[in-house]
Amino acid sequence: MDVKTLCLGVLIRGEASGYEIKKQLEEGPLAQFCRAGFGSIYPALGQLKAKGLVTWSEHSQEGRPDKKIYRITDQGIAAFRKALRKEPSDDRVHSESLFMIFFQGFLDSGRAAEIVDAYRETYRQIATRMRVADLTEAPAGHRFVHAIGQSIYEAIVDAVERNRHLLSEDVDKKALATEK
Amino acid sequence: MDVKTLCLGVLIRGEASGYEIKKQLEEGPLAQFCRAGFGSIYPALGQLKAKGLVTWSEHSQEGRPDKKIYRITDQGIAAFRKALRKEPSDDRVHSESLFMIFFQGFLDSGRAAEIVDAYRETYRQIATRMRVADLTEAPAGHRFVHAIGQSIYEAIVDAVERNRHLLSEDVDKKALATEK
DNA sequence: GCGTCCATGTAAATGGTTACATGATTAT
DNA sequence: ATAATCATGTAACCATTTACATGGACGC
Repeated sequence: MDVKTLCLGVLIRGEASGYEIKKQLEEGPLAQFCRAGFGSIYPALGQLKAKGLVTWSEHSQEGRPDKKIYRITDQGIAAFRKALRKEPSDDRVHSESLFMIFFQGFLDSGRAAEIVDAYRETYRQIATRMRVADLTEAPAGHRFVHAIGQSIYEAIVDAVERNRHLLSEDVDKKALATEK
Repeated sequence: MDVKTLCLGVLIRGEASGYEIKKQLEEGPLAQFCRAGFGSIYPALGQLKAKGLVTWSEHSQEGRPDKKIYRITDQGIAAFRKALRKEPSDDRVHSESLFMIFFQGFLDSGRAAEIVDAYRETYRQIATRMRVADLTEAPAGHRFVHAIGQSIYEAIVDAVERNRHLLSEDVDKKALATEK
């Protein structure tokens, strides 16, 4: 999904400024699969304007640049629906942590364990946050995606715990050697 | 991870041609987190050559371009180790399927169910392939990453099955209406 | 004083995808 | 016949990241 479609996806749920779009992509329910910086959002919004897929209104503020509230147009909704009609591409997972652990033999001693502990902690936090989210009002699509996400994150935490011993064998050996 | 580091990661496990590097990234144990086309691999290899991180030997073949077998140098190994010493960036998951399902309300009727079934099937196949893989000879890092991957894919298949009903409510309603 | 939140935007640099160019062999 | 496999590489294009530019308010 390019940033233009991402923006339409946010705006179809309600009007927002560029700044707010970024926040929603970071904190909202889409946060898990999307990311975009200002350097891609603002130009994307510019292109959407040019194509008539969004309109905007300026709200002047004191001591700050004018806030531009964007709103999706009927054409924008049509374009978004069209984008949704494509075949979805294959999922892509980029995990530098797992890449590094894969090459554990080339890592400094103990580094794999460090990476893995941070990894587990990251997902433990995300899973905890998701567990307390209230989705009673949310549409089916939101609840489905949330459920899949939560299952994945819990599976990661669980799997890391179950397999961590694979990476600490040399540490254990050292510990044993010290005991003697 | 940029493609240069990916190439070094493949070559550190054994010499290979550009073509073979791509195959290993697609089929090998790294396939889950990496992807690279020829358009990025060949230039990357060129840069690695220029920096002295790999050497190569040409093997002439009949009816085909000469095959260039690349081998990592000591400098290359050092550079790879250095790349592994960085802090790993956050994982990034790009899932157009889940993005689309999130916006189920804007999808054509029945389309969400189609996407979800294909999604489940994709991961069911990957999970099956992983379950039969033989890793008895593999180093700890490989086994760890494999185990995490397998857990994730199984969790997805499972979670899709448990939550599919969320998306077929309107279908059920239609079925009920037809029965009457 | 320092960091963070608010708020917009541009420009350069990076990096990757896609399409093209070439062409023999083998399997369906 | 047609597609896939093997094999390399370039060039145009596209998108995104990063850094820069500006600046007030507010909490620590």
